Amino acid sequence: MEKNKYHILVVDDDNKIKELIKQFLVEKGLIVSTASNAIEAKEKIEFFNFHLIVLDVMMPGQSGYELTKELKSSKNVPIILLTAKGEPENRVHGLEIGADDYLGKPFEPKELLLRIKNVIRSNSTQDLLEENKIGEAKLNLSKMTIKLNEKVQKINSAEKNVLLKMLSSPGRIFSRSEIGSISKISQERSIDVMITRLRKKIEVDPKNPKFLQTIRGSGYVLWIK
Amino acid sequence: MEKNKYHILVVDDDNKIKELIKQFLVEKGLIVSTASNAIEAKEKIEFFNFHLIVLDVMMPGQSGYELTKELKSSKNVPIILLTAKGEPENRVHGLEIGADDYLGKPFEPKELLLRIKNVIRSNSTQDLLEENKIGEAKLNLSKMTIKLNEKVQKINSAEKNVLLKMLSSPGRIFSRSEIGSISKISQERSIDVMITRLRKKIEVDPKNPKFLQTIRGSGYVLWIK
DNA sequence: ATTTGTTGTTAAAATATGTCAATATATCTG
DNA sequence: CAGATATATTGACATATTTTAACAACAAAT
Repeated sequence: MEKNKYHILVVDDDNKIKELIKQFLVEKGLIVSTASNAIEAKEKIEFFNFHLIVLDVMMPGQSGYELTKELKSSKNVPIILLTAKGEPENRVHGLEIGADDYLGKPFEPKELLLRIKNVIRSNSTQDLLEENKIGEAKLNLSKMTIKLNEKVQKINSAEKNVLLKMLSSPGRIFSRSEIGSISKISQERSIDVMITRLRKKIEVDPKNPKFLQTIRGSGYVLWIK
Repeated sequence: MEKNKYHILVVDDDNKIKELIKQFLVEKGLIVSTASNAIEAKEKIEFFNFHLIVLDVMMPGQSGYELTKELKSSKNVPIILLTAKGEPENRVHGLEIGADDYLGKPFEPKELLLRIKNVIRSNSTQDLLEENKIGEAKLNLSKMTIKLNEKVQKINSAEKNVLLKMLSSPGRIFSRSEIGSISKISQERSIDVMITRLRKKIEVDPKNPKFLQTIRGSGYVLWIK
């Protein structure tokens, strides 16, 4: 992981803990901003695109769970939740609502760094360009090819960019207008056609899409398995 | 990029954003001044010789667009425009009137820093002339050679200037007309041919370009890996 | 002076890709 | 269920881009 490359937001109402985490992460070469509550966090998130958010679940006002839910509904920022001791089963709950990882207090700063690395790695577009799978289909986005049933198909830059973006947030709904701006396609119907053509390349049964699904009235979602 | 060497002016009427940017850039070793509107900005510009100006387009009074136009007509200071979310096509407008780069809010601070570096560097072109790689290809733009698969190819000044410019902003779309003005090639079809010839020099598989890609209806993009 | 190589231009044919229209299918609302 | 609306599908189409080849102007080399 390169230094000075990732920007992390640490959200915790406990000032002492917050600053300890910040200090440790800064020493490790990360760029760190902090917030003491959900409102403050959202202000900063609105302006910056953080690579990752470390979020305490127990906060006055909006809780970490609620904030996670809210953020994940619109953005795709990776989130690691921090929870107080003695609520082990909440791990499931945290991951269900969209958190990327989960760490119980108290923890070793090293452990946090490790998880941050893991989460960032699994979210980086660099990795996305290398090798991906959507169900049965093997993508090579840098070569711009898709292999399905031993047949290799080519994709164009519009399709590549859409896949790249959607792959970075499987499960997130992308509106038509967003897909349009990603692919530089201006007409609504043309986007439908592009989706149809894409489905033929990644779906085993394009008529019953399993991975690239329509959300009527909202847009499309990509699932990778 | 050497630290404590470049003086940046940040112009934004939103105080919070302005200070966030300033804080981040100062942390990165840049010297930063700020202004809240066009009038204030021009006062400082009259006094200081900034290396670069970061300019919000949405401001009360004279807008960022207008200010860009005015500044570029007399001075040649590099300008990066910041725009509110949801106006992607204005990018074209911004670049047309002379801005050097364009960034939509919200953005990653890392991204801003990257663009600042790019714009400053491309103004000096020194670094770019030394040694570059585009995928497998090793460029030596000052010698005007490209080495690919142990074969050394020559490029001409048109190709060199196009590469020089595109290397300063990998991932940015360059219109045909822009490429035309960079290379002094006037005919649309001639540009196509130049691109074809360039691809044969930098792409492993020129028929399936991975680095110098077409954006239908918009122009071309260069990726360096 | 002649040859050789480079490079922008143009033409022609091949390929790629966004758009459109017409029809079919799905989903929502009352 | 019956519209109403949204999305899917297909093929045709128009346009954009690629590719190759040929050419002319020019420069460099012989």
